[in-house]
Amino acid sequence: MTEQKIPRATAKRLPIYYRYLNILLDADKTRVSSTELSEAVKVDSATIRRDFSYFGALGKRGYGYDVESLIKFFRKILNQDRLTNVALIGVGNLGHALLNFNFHQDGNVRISAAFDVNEKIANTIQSGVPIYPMTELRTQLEEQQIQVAILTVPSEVAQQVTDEAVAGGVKGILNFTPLRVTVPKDVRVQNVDLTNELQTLIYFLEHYNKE
Amino acid sequence: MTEQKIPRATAKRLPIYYRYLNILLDADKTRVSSTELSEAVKVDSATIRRDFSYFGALGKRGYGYDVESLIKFFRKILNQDRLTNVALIGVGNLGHALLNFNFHQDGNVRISAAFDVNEKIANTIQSGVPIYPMTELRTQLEEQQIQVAILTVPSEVAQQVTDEAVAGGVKGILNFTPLRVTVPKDVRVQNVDLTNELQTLIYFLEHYNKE
DNA sequence: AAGATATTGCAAATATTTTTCACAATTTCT
DNA sequence: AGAAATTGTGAAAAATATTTGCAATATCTT
Repeated sequence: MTEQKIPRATAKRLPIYYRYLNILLDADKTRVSSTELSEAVKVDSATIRRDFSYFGALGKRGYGYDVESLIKFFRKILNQDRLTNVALIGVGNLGHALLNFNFHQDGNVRISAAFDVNEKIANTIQSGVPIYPMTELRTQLEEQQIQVAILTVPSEVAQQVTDEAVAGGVKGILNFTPLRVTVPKDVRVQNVDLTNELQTLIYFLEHYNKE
Repeated sequence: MTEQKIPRATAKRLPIYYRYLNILLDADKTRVSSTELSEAVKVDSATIRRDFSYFGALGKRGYGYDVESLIKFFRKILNQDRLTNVALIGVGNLGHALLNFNFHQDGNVRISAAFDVNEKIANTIQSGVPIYPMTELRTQLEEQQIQVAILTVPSEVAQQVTDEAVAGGVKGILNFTPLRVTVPKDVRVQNVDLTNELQTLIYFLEHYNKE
């Protein structure tokens, strides 16, 4: 869709830039230089300029970047200009917390449907989100044209649920399951493995008390 | 502490290997080859051998790896052989879910103390974990000698709380805050920015419908 | 017990990704 | 008009990660 391939590392920084730019806007700053940004977000200024340059010439030489138009630009890039509906699959422990989690700080992401096998909570509304029984996963996803899903089911059923979700048209999965699910290659999976994060952290602590 | 620098990519795969090895053990497999592992965890077999070799010669040529002793080894490496006590700072929405989250699948991580500013929940026990008022953060961390903290406070206070935690002796922080906190360089921070993950995912979806 | 087969360990090569340098081009500021 | 600031970017460098290729060594088969 976009012309160029933006490096992963860059893409991961975009939300960070975006967030800080909004802080600047709130503080009524109208311009900002890469050096200034650099200090705030702790990324080298050359890296910032390089990152921005993937999207074309966003700044003005000798001046810096105009906060407002930069925000406007990133808003579009990051899809902040329209609502993305997201499904939450698995309303257990973590799932429930995510229902309340303020994903839509900037108003662009909304969990619009949730699914669970538990008969007791199916067909209720939790935190303003309707919970459907798992049997309706595919049809609801299709009907509501939801392309992004958050997966917080037990890992035993993760693959099976994923297949179902993909069949329902999902193209992006935020996977909280420790299982590495298999998907067609037009589907993107972002893994968030909390146990793994914690273990990796502890590993690094024990093994390099000096980096 | 350890002799060698293990690549980040390798370290991140260790818990994945470990998990799968346990599955093998449960299935009463006594040996496994890198090729076999490869298929299961979806990592090239050469990469697996490379990864393992950072820790010395763990396998036997012509035979493969002995599941049990490999597990034993990784258990140690990953600190699964002893309990790591972890503090949870901020028992809000997400924090509460993490209290119930089954971090200690393999019995090595335990949230042994939680902290919150909210007077109502301070000095109670939630999900078996004592909640202390935030004012006791530093002293309790010191007293209980906790070195790892999970940070789930509002980002406005993240830096301040971090400073306090570091003063209390914390060496590793799993940071769920969108703020990139500043810490002394002997402290390691692992960021888990859920909003960011989701935004990055959506970004990739919109911009590369084909990878 | 000999030969065939399997499989690791590892040095080196290669590939990929990310960061940084360095400076011309351009703009603003005084 | 000249000084100062700051971007944009080619190219170099650095960092990180993967893959190759094969000798060494073990097990398996007959």
